[in-house]
Amino acid sequence: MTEATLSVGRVAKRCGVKVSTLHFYEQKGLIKSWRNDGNQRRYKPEVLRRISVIKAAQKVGISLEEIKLAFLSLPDSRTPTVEDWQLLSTNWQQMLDARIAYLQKLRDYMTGCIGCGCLSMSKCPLYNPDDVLATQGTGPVILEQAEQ
Amino acid sequence: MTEATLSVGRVAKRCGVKVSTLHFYEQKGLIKSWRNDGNQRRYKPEVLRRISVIKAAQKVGISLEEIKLAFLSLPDSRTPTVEDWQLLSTNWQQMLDARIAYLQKLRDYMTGCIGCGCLSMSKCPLYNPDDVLATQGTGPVILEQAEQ
DNA sequence: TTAAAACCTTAACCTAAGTTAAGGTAAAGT
DNA sequence: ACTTTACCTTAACTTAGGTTAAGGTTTTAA
Repeated sequence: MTEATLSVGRVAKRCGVKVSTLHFYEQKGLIKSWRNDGNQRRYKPEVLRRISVIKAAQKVGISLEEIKLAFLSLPDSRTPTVEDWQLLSTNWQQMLDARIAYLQKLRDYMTGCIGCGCLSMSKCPLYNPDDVLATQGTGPVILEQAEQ
Repeated sequence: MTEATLSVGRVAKRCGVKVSTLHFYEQKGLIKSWRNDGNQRRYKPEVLRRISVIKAAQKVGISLEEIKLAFLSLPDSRTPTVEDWQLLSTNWQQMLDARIAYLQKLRDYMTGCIGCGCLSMSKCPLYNPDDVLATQGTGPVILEQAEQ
């Protein structure tokens, strides 16, 4: 194997993930490989960054589906540049900003609402089920109708 | 049925959840009921607040397991007071503060690390798989993003 | 050259947080 | 009285993000 191709085990070790995870990501369309004569997967070193980005994004709560979508913005024909990656992460940063702001809002309501007993379903984002709940539920990101 | 007892359908409607969810919560030990002569569930009105609190906590990314644990601090023999509930939510507030701070840290690393290519597994919290906080419970907290 | 290590595929399994369906009983409204 | 609605239980199914196992092939190292 030349310097420029990596086996699945090598990629797994370098990224700190299991081989099965790489199979899984490939099946989900998040990474790509080609096969050698013996039908074994081979990867470009570029895959290492993809996997690192996947792991980083997951850490901040971005789903594989969202990550896959974001990866669509990466060039197909050439290795992504620093600028390509930076654009991608900038978008996520903005999402994160919104998420953080939302969490802060909920935190501020937390003690007040749980303690006071108002249970104001209509006004309080903590109790209002229409104020998008933490749907681990189905489908892609449901954007919230922010009240106020 | 007197004023002081609620059927499962009534509770479901007032809380905006499905009957099956209430069965599920009971099975998980998050709420309690007794049975009438016909083997149907009956609830104290107190259950309404429990369910609201469950929903509020879930919204900020707290798992049912953690909620159940927190509920252990509530008195068994009497209806929880405002103070009981406030203590509980104060603990969660502190957890939320930590979570928010962590997310902010990750956000600050986001553009820099994804863009720069350092991929420093040892130093960067974005890339360090051993950096635990994010994976409390099962997987990252997925919160919906606030629009606008 | 031969044994071990790495790889392949398919399928089943796992957790969380429920939902849906099936088949039967109780309560409520007319 | 009768019909509809609400309720009961058990079991299977759902999604996300993988993991584990089984059985077979390829690479690599001694």
